[in-house]
Amino acid sequence: MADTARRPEPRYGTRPTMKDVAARAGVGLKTVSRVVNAEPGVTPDTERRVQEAIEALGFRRNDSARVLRKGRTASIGLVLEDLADPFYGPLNRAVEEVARAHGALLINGSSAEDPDREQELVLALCARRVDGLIVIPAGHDHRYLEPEIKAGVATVFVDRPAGRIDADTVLSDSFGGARSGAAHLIAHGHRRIGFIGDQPRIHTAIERLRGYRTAMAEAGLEIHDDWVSLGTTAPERVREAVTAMLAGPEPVTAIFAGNNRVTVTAVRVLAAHHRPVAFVGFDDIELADLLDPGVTVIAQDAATLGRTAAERLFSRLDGAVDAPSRVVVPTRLIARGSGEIRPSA
Amino acid sequence: MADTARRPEPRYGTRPTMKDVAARAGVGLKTVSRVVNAEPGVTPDTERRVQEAIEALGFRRNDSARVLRKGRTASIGLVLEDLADPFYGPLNRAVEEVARAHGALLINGSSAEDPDREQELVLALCARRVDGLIVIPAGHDHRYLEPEIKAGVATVFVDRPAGRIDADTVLSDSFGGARSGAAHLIAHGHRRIGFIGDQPRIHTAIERLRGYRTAMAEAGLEIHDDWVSLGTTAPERVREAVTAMLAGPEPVTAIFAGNNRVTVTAVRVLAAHHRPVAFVGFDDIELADLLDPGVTVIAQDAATLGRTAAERLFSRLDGAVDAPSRVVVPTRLIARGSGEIRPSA
DNA sequence: CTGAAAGCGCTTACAG
DNA sequence: CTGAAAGCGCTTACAG
Repeated sequence: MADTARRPEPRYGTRPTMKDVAARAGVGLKTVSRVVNAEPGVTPDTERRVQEAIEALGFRRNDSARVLRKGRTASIGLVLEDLADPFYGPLNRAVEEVARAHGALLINGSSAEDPDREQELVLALCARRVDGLIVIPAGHDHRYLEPEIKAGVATVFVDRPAGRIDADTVLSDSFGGARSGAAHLIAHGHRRIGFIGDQPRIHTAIERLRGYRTAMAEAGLEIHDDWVSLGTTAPERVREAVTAMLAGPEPVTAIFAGNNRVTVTAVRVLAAHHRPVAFVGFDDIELADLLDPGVTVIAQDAATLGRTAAERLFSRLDGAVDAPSRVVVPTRLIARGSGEIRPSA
Repeated sequence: MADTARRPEPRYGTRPTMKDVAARAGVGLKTVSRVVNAEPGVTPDTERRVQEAIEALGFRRNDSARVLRKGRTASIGLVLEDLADPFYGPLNRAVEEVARAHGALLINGSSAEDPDREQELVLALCARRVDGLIVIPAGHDHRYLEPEIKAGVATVFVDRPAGRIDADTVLSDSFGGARSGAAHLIAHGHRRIGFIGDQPRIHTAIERLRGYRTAMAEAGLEIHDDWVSLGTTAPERVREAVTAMLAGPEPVTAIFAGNNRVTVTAVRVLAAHHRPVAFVGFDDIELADLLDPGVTVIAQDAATLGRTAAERLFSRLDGAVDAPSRVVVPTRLIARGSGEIRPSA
């Protein structure tokens, strides 16, 4: 606040620098740098004097300045859809652990499923010169990232592919998982199966729909237009979709949900329905085994998704120059009861 | 890689700087700075030339350098227990939104409930010169933060209080919540009520235990030693604790769980138990309403916790100099069935 | 073993 | 309206 001091005594709110430490210890700046970085070539006696000055002044190296000089910031950015979504928790944590093992900090942000916000966040991270970027994309055109990637920002896309650029990608097997989920319902006698998914601009929504369609086609089953509903995962929207599919003279006898948000609402509606309806959901959810019936799901391994992406990122930062890769992490069907209900009619 | 170029042409992996832009546009450095920062006092014509150079070179300002000169980094750190724990998701997101509104980025990290890791992370964030810090402490002695706070790092503790220093704090009403939860069970006829909580070194665990003890005392009820079990939230530990309380000639007829991790396991054990046992858990959990019986809980408002802490942090950064405050966010009892079961004996 | 000088990429404080 | 110089707090590359 008071900006009068010239720098003799460190004031409140001002931190001591290596220069201050050097002055107090009566040594050169470079010697302080050597001690702080544990570099060799300092007399034990000199080192002690510097250490004392460091402690007396409460010096802590300014890593921002260090980083400016060294070129690398030892930080990576992770842009996901929503920090509050439990699906991303384990992914986030897995990325953090890998970053930590590499001595890097993690800057986090939510795109809120908004392509503009995604871009704004990503570019802010680039301006901070993060060494690398892990992105769960909201948008479909990532050409805005090309100059950054060219400039050396390692980038890995997770959960959904990049749009219009070639980049390392780690995905869950959305297609295969949805196909096996729908096939599971078909195997239990269902012919009229509904699909409720996320918005059609989201890659995983489309892939899962494709898996469902494929399973139906393989069983020689037609899909009625009313059986497919894509849109936001807002509870009201999902509630209406489920209700509509269960109404009318030829209601569906089974429902496949495209993700965890949809599952939560769908299960809620089905619990209140007067007739049992078979159900399989994409993504495992907590306590799914305790519901009655237990919820059969296609489980993704979010932690593996995150770990794989982060490891790929750091291998790039360590110099890997091979072509962009695409890793697909398998999903797993967990039968718990709801998916094994047979059609009542 | 090839380090031969002198800087005429930007090479791969090297970013253009304002100096490069200035050279290309044929203007001074400061003029580029003016254009980039939209400062007044630049001819439209000059501005256009600079903009063209910026685009041709793919220039993006290095905010790390900017920040070094300006003093503030426009970033804050959030240290919590585990990024994967769904309880912290909404808190994390709330902090992010406030930070975003203030133009700051969020650096995230997990302490993994390890005081050393907490300190290591916090000090790494200080070395990066984050403007402020929001900490869910794992340790009990935060005097290591004193020099940092004195140097100007705004710090707010959430969910648990700081140890041995005076700082802004935002807490849930653990004591009051637990007291009302236990009182709820007592009001439904229970006399033998078990408490299963987190490790005793965690503040909220102790406060909730205190709430339970107070409710029991207020009802004139004794607490048998076997009715209280504190420890890790690992499923095996909790499972054993629940099982032990339900065994013997005088089993408990109700259980109060100290947090969401305990609740998840306890509910699982109770579902398999041969006799109904009343249950109330601290923290709401997803789908709690769909279980049979629905799970009665003391719900915390994690988003409010995060938002309040972040707002306090930024008010400090905006210059608030009043004494450290302590905000307590109320909890809410949500009755869903499990807490309203009456003792069978 | 030690340190003065230059530089990382910006902004600040001035001078024209 | 425009720009040269100094400086943010470090590290690098040298020289002694």
